[in-house]
Amino acid sequence: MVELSNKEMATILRELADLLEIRGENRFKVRAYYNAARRLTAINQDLHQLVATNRLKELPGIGKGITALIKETLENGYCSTLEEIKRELPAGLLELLMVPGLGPKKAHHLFYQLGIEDIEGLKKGLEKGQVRELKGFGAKTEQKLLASLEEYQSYQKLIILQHALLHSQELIEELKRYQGVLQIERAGSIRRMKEVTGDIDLLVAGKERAGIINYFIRLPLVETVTLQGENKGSVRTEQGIQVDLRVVSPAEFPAALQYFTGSKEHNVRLRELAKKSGYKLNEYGLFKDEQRVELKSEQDIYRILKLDYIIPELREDRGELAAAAAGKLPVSISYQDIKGDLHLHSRFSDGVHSIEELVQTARQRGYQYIAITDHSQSLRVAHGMSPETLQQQLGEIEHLQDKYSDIKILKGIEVDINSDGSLDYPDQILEQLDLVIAAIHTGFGQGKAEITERMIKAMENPYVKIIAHPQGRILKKRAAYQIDRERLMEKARETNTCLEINSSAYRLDLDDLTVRMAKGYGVKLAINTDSHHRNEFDNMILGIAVARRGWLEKDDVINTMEIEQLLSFLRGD
DNA sequence: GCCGTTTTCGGCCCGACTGTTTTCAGTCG
Repeated sequence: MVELSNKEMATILRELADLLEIRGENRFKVRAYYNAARRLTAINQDLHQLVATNRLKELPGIGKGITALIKETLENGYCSTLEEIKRELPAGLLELLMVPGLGPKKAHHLFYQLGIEDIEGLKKGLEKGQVRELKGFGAKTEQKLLASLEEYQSYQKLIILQHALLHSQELIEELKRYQGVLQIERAGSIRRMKEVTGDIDLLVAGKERAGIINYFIRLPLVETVTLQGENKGSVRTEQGIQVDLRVVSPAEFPAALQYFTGSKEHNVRLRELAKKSGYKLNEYGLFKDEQRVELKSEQDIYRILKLDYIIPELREDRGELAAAAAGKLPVSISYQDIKGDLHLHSRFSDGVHSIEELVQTARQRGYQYIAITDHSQSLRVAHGMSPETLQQQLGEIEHLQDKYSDIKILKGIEVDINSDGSLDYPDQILEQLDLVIAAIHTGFGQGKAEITERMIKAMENPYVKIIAHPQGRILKKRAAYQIDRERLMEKARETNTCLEINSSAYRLDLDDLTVRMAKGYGVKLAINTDSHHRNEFDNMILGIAVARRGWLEKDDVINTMEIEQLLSFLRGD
């Protein structure tokens, strides 16, 4: 048996689907592979367990054929069906599909007629003018492909959520000034608060659509106009971000907002459900017997389809429709539930502000408590504190606690987990503290087994209460390190250790799916900002978004507790 | 390839936009 994660198996299925489609296979067969891949990434159960217990084919979308294919792949370490088709079709074809405007059918013609088998070949074919000679292609297609190829190569255009929220806010402010704009909302993955997005989708209800589109594409922020239609305008802003604006009538707005918020998978399920209930749902409205059903808001759509309202963060086809039908949706945690921030850095290590400034910022936000958790000695790049400096800091906190009686300042530390799993301070130091957070900052190159053991050893230390940014990823820069998540969760539950949702804009670690997995294990979470500057206190909403996407409720998160309850929890009472 | 309170065969979500086509295929969301 070979260790393959659900995600890796999903990748195999997707590659297989893409190649089959390029070859010209029945598209429903192809879709079956995509569906199976999607199912694998959407579940928290481990693939190997499902296979071992013979429950794999219980998953919807995974039947006899794909079950056999997965089993075979796990046994051999490779998928013979995929390898076979890869002998026939070069692997570089897969990357062609990443080019916007180029799908499997076009890739088919490019390969079978011109022998183009990768990005380089495409570029040459385009430059030599061969591509435009093909049937179904032309000069315009050539230009479009050249442009999108350049875009694809020039940069990976992922936008982190924080950036997307700010940039879309600017655009919304600008658009609101135009008279014809009656209503405006973010749509797409930003509205679902996904951690990264490819573009910004905005939806407007308004009169005189052409005027609105015209106003939009002439905004000062706009650099190039990529599309201008009757109901839609697409631009690239000076920050290089793609923005799509759609304009609909006020009557259409609720259905359009639902539609353009997605996810695509959620919408597919919702339309299936609508169809079964005798309705038709599209971006223009909800229809019964060709008659438009009047909708006042997006909520009406869910209500009419006999579902509890599903917040955008949950719309990922991860079981939310069934839960909504059964009245079992989570009461999602919200920003108002947060009583304090348990991971903050001061000037004692690599933070910008004094502890007092952090205290003041927290009081302004109405927090009941904060924890000062600077770095421990070995993390030199972050000015980790020697035991002596830590003692100084503890004195300072006591002094400030006397000064500010309306907020509890917890004495904390973010202690490094050494590469052997030991901690960077001895227990005699840790026992003096209210809160010990442990984290990995070095040795990312270790293998899965080593990292997992290291983490487990840290959790076995009785003083460790939270593991910070447990997967070590940096968005757009560094992938999560390999860690055995099942063992991590089991150990966290056993030792009553919390896992962190680190709200730092480039971390958002744990991610939404792993958060949900933690909840399934009964593991508690802490949503912290890891602020090094007081502006970063705002990042709490990003962590809340991850929590909501991970189906968390107030009671799953420790920093929703009142101070007395939290203190008793930290003491292990 | 998957699936089933009309089904083991015959469907599989739906519509806009684009470019190329002269009635539509491909891509995208």
